[in-house]
Amino acid sequence: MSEITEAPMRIADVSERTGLTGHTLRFYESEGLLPDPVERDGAGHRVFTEDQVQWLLVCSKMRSSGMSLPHIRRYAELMQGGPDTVGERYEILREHEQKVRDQLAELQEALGIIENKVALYARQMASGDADGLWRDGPSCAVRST
Amino acid sequence: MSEITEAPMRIADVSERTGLTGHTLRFYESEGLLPDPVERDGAGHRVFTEDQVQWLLVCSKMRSSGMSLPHIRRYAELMQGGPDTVGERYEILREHEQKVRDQLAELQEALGIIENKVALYARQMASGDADGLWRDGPSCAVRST
DNA sequence: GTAGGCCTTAGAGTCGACTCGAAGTCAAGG
DNA sequence: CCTTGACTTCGAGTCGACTCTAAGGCCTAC
Repeated sequence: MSEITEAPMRIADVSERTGLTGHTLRFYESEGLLPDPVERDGAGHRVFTEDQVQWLLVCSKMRSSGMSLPHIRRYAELMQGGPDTVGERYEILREHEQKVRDQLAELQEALGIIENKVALYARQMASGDADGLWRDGPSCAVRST
Repeated sequence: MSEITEAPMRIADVSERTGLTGHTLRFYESEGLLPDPVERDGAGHRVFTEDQVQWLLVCSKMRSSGMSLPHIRRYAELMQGGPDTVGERYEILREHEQKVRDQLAELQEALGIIENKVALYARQMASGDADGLWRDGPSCAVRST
């Protein structure tokens, strides 16, 4: 129970640690993305806990993988609800996991096509002559389905 | 030189083949995303060529991997410009390829964290007791950098 | 000949997630 | 004391990419 009073983490510190702007942090709080309310110091300034920063880091990963704010909010709400909410939290995670896998597959497919085109261009540029695919026609086409 | 007049492809056909709505197809045309203008039949209806459909399929892959409309437009413009523009087209492709790789890395990282959490939850749910991580605290945290 | 269906246009509206601006408060340093 | 700078609130603005609406034209089938 070491209650050493560390330097309080203010919004600028959290901003630096999370990569989220102050504006965004306030916005996230106002959107209910934080399970617990943010404390204030004497001047009314926000003081974040280490746990909140950790959670914000998770949030930002979730965001960057496309989880919507409403989903994150729901998850945050459930975190306040204790053990009974674990099932639903698990569900949300599984669902998002699947979404991320789908995105990965989509990107992989796009990457294949791009690499294909890049290789084609590289070959044409190396061989130095324009033999007909300069219009990027069907020869560069997407594989059907 | 087989110039057999096939059934003209109208917007609904292209919509079905590309998965883009009619609205979106008109929008893309108006945004200059098609290298060549779309022909019209007697009634003023759009008639697409096979090449255009192929190109739209490519477009939609580029879009789904996050290429912006301005970038696609630029590329389309270059396609009208002949062999001289090949270098810049290649550049655009390489640049986008890198962007896609970055996105893949980002998603992979997020996926790792999600899988981590999922596994943690699964273990806790299986063991049946709530021993302290139900608040999703630092024990579920993001690995630093 | 008229109803249905697909098409046309121009332009307005939507959505999510920020992002910014204005006006004000507070503590510390010179 | 006064400035500086980080913070506060609230509300409005932005952005990209659609998405939809309204008003109308043309062709086919009954």
